[in-house]
Amino acid sequence: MEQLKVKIAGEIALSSDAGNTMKKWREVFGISQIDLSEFLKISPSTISDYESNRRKSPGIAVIHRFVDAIFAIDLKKGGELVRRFAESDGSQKYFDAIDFKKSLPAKEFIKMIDGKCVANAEKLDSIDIFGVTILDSMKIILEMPYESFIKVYSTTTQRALIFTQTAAGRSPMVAVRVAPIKPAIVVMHDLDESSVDKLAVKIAESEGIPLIVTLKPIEEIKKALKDALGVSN
Amino acid sequence: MEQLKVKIAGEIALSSDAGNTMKKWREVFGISQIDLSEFLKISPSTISDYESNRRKSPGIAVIHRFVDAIFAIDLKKGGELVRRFAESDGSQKYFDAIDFKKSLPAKEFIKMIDGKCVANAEKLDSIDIFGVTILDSMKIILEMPYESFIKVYSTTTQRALIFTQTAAGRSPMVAVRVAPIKPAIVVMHDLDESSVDKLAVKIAESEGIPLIVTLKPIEEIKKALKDALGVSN
DNA sequence: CAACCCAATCGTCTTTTGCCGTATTTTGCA
DNA sequence: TGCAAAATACGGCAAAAGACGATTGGGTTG
Repeated sequence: MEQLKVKIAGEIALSSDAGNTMKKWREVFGISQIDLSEFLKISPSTISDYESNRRKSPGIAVIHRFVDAIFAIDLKKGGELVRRFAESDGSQKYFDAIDFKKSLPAKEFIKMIDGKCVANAEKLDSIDIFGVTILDSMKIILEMPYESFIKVYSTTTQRALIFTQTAAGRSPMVAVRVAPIKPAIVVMHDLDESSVDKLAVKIAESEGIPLIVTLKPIEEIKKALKDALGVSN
Repeated sequence: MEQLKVKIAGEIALSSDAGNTMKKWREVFGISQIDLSEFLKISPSTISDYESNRRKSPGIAVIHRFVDAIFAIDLKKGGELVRRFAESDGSQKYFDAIDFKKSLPAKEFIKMIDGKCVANAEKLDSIDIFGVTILDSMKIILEMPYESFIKVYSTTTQRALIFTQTAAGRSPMVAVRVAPIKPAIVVMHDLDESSVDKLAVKIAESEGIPLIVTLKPIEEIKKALKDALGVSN
């Protein structure tokens, strides 16, 4: 946990867009500017000032308070995020790519994984994918240093990303938003339509990326895809 | 490498003594205030002001420049440190403790490992040790978040620390200096008297810790200690 | 021991931060 | 569609940061 704080603080300090990085983490933790400002006993506009980079080089004291605050607030709310981060700390590999031999229409893909579309369904007709990548949400957010997001898209960027281990899909979607490369489709595993986070849906819509939910066990999904048309690695 | 930068930046940002943390990293990288100030095109006194915490909350711009600078300067000098850090990134375990069944006079210990004392030799007569811990220098500096230094001293603090994988012994000695708990003896492995870093010796002297060098292969050292009086774990 | 290097201290200056309060805009939703 | 909630925008002000340069204080080394 202390480790994670260091990582976040470092990311903010070295970011070329510190405000946006702070915002990203605030959103990953699901905290509004107002709640954060109340906790820190400063006005909400101050938070906004930081997130919009009005202060070009905030002091480390601010960063320190900020990081402590998002952790403390999460803890107050039950420690959901922090616990999830802690859990996904092991050393198992954290993504699994399956490349297809030929392209697959999005709608067929969704059928194969028993998925339901909750955003941008109208775009599905024009999307073909060439592979999927299955990721541990928390690991992505923890261990992806921006650039290396590229690795996720092995041969093509025309891929679906399947996020596992997510509570409501908010954090991984925020990560997708700030990442430089976008997937063709995002799938949230182990969620149904009613349990998807609203912010996640909103981000998907503004990014123009179809968002799918599925409850089908991950091993079955892997098996189905590999059997049908996969060349795994 | 980018990862390491993030870690350092985060450590500085969250440190309760940011100046000291900056100083630690500057020294680990073996850079003088003057060289750093020249690189950054600011006066040396400014560096000193930061390290003495005259500025209580330096901006992230300063931190960013600082971290970039120590890496860039190291690279100019051949990239020694950065390469070492990169190498010791694997997931092998990074320390190995051997606890003795009974105490061992320092001088006998030194004889067993074919060591030579290069600092505070006069204190050796009054030191008995109860175990040794063998550590990968770079890993220590990377992965030790201050407090957890405690783990290194399994049962007793009356231990010798043997640092492996060090170029001249500077970095691990700096780490010892800033750590809250001190070992009874420090051994630099794979170094002889002439190749020890001067700053390392100076730190040892000011800390009052005897500093030993040895060229004996690490496996032989382990074997000798375990055979004679060890209860490994 | 003078000459030098490295680091620490401090007065002083200008530029920014850090914060507020008060609009104003955007967004979600009944 | 219209209103509350959330996020932005911005002028202003006190307090700090960020920087310099002159000075002082240890060490080492010719």
